[in-house]
Amino acid sequence: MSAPVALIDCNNYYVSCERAFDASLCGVPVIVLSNNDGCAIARSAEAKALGIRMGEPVHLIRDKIQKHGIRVMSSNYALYGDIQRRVVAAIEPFARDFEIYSIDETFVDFAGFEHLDLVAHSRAMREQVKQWTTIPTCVGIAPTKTLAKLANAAAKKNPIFDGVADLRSEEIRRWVLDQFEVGDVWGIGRATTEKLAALEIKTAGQLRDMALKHSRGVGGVVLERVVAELRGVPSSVIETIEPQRKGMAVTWSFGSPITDIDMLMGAVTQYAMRAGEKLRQHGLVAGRLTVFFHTNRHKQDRPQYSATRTLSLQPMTNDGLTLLAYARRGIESAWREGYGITKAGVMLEDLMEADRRPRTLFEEDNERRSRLMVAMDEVNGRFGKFAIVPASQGFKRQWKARSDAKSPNYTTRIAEVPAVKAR
DNA sequence: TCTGGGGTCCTAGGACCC
DNA sequence: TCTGGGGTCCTAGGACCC
Repeated sequence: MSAPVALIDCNNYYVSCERAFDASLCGVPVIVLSNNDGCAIARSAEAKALGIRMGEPVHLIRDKIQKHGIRVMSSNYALYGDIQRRVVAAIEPFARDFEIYSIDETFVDFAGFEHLDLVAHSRAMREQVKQWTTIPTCVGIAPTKTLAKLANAAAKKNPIFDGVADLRSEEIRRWVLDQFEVGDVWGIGRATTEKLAALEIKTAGQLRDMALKHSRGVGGVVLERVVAELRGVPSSVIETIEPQRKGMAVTWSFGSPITDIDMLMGAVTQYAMRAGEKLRQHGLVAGRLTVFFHTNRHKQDRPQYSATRTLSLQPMTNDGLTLLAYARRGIESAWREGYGITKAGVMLEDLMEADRRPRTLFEEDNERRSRLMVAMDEVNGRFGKFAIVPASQGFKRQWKARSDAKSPNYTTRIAEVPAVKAR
């Protein structure tokens, strides 16, 4: 038997974060919206019970929101990111190694802890997170990461587990796998679900029993690995070192379509500058920049246009104004009159640590420019995102994201820290 | 179906080389 | 002009995830 792995996953994470600082949100239905206040991406148990689905567009459920008094929050990523740090700090003492898998999930390596009662150990870990952060969690324990994901889902779904499901026993595993559909398995999306359905494979248990060779033919190495993991044979490991990121993107949708190139340039200016800021925050430079924009694909009765331009950055850079110049060039070459653009973005690839970047022969000394960038970052950090912007960004910002109901930055801005009044 | 932004990994196919 | 096999690298697109 391979070493046990646990997945600790926060319940309704964004909603739980909002509740940590606003008690009026407790016990009532709450949803948190995506960027631009577009659709519901987190739901409290009460909201789920009212039938609100993951990703549901908010404009389709206005009636329901009114009728049931559902509380609606814009997303506040500064808050969720800061609380994540505290959650991880609470988990840390419970294992030697762990992998932060997403903003609300951490894989914990229990190798060397097998002599303990791991269920009790996991309960203590949950308790610690709850006490330090108020965030409720569930834990799944199993021999592989894929099974730990399912164990966690079982712990969330079935009260019998009381928040911690241990799938190390063959018997319980069999029982749980038969209860989940194939599409619930980590790594099985819509396309693969359909392929498998055609083969009469509908439950996680049936997928586990699929011949390995057959699975490879149907879904490549990815599916083969999933099947192996469902059998308890690890084909992935806990990644304890944060991998070097390969790309980053700043993209956005426009509420009303853009038909004017200057408006698009204004938006793209903002994205290019933001992309540069992200690069500098991570101490990286980029070797390639892609700009894209396209019309609304959901409205096929309107004229469609989609454009992408990829430019190679030489020398590699993280200078916002340079990125902007490339992005503008890309837009200019791709622009066509007569279309309503609803989405655009800037993507950076070929990332490398800034101090390891290759120098070019005739590279100018751009120390002044990098000092300018540092200064801009500082000013914008202190006085707000748009304190200093290139003139091409314009002043109207009609493409500005909607965020009508954002909670304060309780933990990351000194002016917004909640005050406790003595009586 | 309505619809969000930001990521990763895998595969197929073309260009190019020996 | 017709004829081979085998390898690498790059890119675009699909699939999936949170």
